[in-house]
Amino acid sequence: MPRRRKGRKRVDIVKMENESNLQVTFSKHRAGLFKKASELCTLCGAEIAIVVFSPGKANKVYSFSHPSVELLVDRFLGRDLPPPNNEGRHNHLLMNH
Amino acid sequence: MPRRRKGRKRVDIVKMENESNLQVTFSKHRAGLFKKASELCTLCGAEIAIVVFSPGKANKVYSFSHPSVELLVDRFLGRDLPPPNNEGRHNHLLMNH
DNA sequence: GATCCTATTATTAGCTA
DNA sequence: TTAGCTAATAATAGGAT
Repeated sequence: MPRRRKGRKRVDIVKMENESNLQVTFSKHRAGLFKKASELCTLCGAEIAIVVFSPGKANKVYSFSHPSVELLVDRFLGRDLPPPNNEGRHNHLLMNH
Repeated sequence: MPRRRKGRKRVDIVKMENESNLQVTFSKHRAGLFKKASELCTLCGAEIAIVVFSPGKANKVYSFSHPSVELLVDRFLGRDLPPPNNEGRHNHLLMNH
């Protein structure tokens, strides 16, 4: 029952060495990422698809999308028919990691 | 040149009515989202693909991915060959908006 | 092991340039 | 436009439950 809480600590953005913390850190960050995505959809009316594979042995897959991953990615990859608004579709601004 | 800055203000997560602010808000939030995704990749070794279509007339597309949108989404949609680690691949945990 | 707590850091809304 | 500033809010690391 100690009252002294430690509070948040700064963390460098480098690969965590497989600690037991990694899974909980992954879950918390994933939740935060999906929340941000949801806010961007609601606030601005953006359309977003996210697919995440968890690290390590579990290797589970999680997704967030509005409207759907398949629709948005097919549109992104140019597999779709020309949409009503056909502008700006051929200058994909890639920001790959 | 007034010194008194106003600082951040709380904002409700509801659809912004097409203000001139919407585009700048979208850009800032998108940058934040991609930064979070990058951190999740680096920190936890997760694999992430994001596709975002901007709202309104511009309707530009932006993406972040590691390793690639196509690879991850094909895996997500079950279009891939069975991966070395074949566990957890058929219980997709959907969290669609 | 998912959720709560909270001190602390991280992000950002509105402004300015 | 795009970028920088900073007060203020939002997110979260480590611990507790």
